[in-house]
Amino acid sequence: MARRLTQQDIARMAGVSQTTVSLVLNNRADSEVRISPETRQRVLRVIRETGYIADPAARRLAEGRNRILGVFTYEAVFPATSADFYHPFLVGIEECAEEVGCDLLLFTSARASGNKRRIFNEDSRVRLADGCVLLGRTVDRDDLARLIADQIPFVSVGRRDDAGGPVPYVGADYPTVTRVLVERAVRLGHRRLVYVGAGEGAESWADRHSGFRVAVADLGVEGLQVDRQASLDAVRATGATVAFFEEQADAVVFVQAAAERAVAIPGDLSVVTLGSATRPVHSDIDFAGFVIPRREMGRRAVELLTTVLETGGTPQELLPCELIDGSTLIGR
Amino acid sequence: MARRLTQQDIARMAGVSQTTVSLVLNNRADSEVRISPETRQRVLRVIRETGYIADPAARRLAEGRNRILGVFTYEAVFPATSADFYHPFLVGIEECAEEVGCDLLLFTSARASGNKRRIFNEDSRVRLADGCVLLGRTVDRDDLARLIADQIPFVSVGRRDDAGGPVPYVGADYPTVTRVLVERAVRLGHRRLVYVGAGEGAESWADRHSGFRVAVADLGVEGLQVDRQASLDAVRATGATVAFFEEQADAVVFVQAAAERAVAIPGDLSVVTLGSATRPVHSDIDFAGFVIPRREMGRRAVELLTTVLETGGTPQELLPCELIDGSTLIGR
DNA sequence: ACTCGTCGCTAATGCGCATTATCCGAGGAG
DNA sequence: CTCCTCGGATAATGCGCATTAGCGACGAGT
Repeated sequence: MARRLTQQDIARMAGVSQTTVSLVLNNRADSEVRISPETRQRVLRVIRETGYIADPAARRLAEGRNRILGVFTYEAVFPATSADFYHPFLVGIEECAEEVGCDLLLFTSARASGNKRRIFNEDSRVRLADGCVLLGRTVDRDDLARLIADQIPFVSVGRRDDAGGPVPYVGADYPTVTRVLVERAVRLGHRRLVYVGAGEGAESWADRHSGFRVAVADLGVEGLQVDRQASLDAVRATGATVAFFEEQADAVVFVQAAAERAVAIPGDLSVVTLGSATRPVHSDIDFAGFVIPRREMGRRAVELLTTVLETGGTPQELLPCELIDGSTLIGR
Repeated sequence: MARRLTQQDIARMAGVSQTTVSLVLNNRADSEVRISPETRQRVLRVIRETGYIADPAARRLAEGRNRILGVFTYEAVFPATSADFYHPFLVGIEECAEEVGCDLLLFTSARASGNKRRIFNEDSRVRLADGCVLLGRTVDRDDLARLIADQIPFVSVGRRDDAGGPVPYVGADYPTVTRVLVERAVRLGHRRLVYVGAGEGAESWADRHSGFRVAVADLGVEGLQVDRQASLDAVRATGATVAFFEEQADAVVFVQAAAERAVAIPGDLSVVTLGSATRPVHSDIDFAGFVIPRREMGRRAVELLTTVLETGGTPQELLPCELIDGSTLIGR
């Protein structure tokens, strides 16, 4: 490959020093450094004519900044399935990155060095970015701890528990919205509710579950829990009149089973889903539940990351979820 | 931010020189350079214990390679609309990038410096990548010429005409598949065919059109052309018994209009679409036509890019499109 | 005993840029 | 006539790494 233009070349052409070119390029009008208008124009002209562009790598090395934001996902960014849970996050991330004038570095190579994606493989390019955004249902604790320990600026999309220190994140406010849904169910006359799902593991699950439990306790109604694999019978056996599904995908399966067994939804049992489908599911059921503000979360993550880069800090934010009335929750 | 670990630090800890660390890291077992097994192990141990990772920017500067592939799109990469034309390309690109162990740099900042995306803005990060993949219906000629002139390794997804030199690309073989569809129509008894679309502008359009014209000429049947805005009446006025639509979206609108006017498709007029919908269109019509191997094109583009990086050259490839029989093309 | 080659390692250099310290000449003050 | 200031530019340095030339020690060959 032909050698590219350097500031040295520009300097030679303009009859000045490399320093001067750098100063002109960076627009330094500081008190300390002075460049006469004529010289400045001369240098600018050469730059324009040659179309010189500074080498980003060298720049990064000398200056320490890049205007590149890394994006790490624990699953493939562009999944083969079209109905994609992560897609909206990325839309938001890209939108905001474009606005703040940053490029996005996707760590696609991460998985190559093993079967599981890890941020820090032997020649990780994380440090090429000024900071990064983490995306994924679950995030490796060690990776998280390492990011914190190494003081690499980052923001997680989705709340994360401490990992050797507080984790900066922008999450969805599951506790609040779940509580609101519980309140709604109680207002509709339900007194015995069941939560279908693990309720632990990922923070997002724990948050839904805690929102459910606290609300149920506060309202003095009965709150039960069954596994996400629970059968139709198992759920009905609880005697609950409304089921809160952690995973929309499970609700879809459940409703199908109910239809086959002539159990009316919501006639015999109301159903609430706690968030969007994480796995592609085809269903046109109008579930009562809420929408995770995924795009907004992506945008906000980038916004927060830029503030972290500028002023530091450990922002932690929960974004409100929009309620969906739906048709699967009725009074009794 | 705390200073990061450097090879110098590792060297100090291991009681060797920075050079030695670098040599160990790069596994140089060359004839020229020798490191004793003990020293090597000692250095490796320190690296392991500290979790040292080489600075990619410095590496790039010194060595000139990065294992980063740039991706430039003239439209937003992650569009807000879910049914996305570009998505499959990206799936392929990501898949292959992961396989070859490269990260992907998305030039999202490109649009920020103006209303239109251009590769070379004042502080472009193109050169941070080893090479790039170009994606977009149309690609700016000047950008293309510049890439060639600057000898920046790249591969275009989609055939491109020369731009101050041959352009490396992986495209879809529109001429061949269009010809096959014309042959099929003729075999079914059609003798008067009409091409609906511009037939020029983007290379992909020109290729479809040329395939159509050549086939029609070779087979000795009548080939007409009307604008893509052509009304139902205009198309019918040509007397053609089958219409080839450049854009599937136009075909959808056309068929709707036909339905309203009681024109039977394909009873009164057969319809062929030349490729997938580039704009999101909701339609469950089973058009006769073909599938653009988008994912495959993405994959192949990355593959070709890596060979360009290693051995140079200007690969140009057309991938076959898969035929769709569909139900809109019948004999007469 | 002296040269020579081999082994194991290091000093030095450069990549392209940003930044700091420095230098030079022209006035102006004393 | 000297000293000082100040505008205008440059030499020098460092960022973290890869690479090349070369250095000291030690053993073999004659």
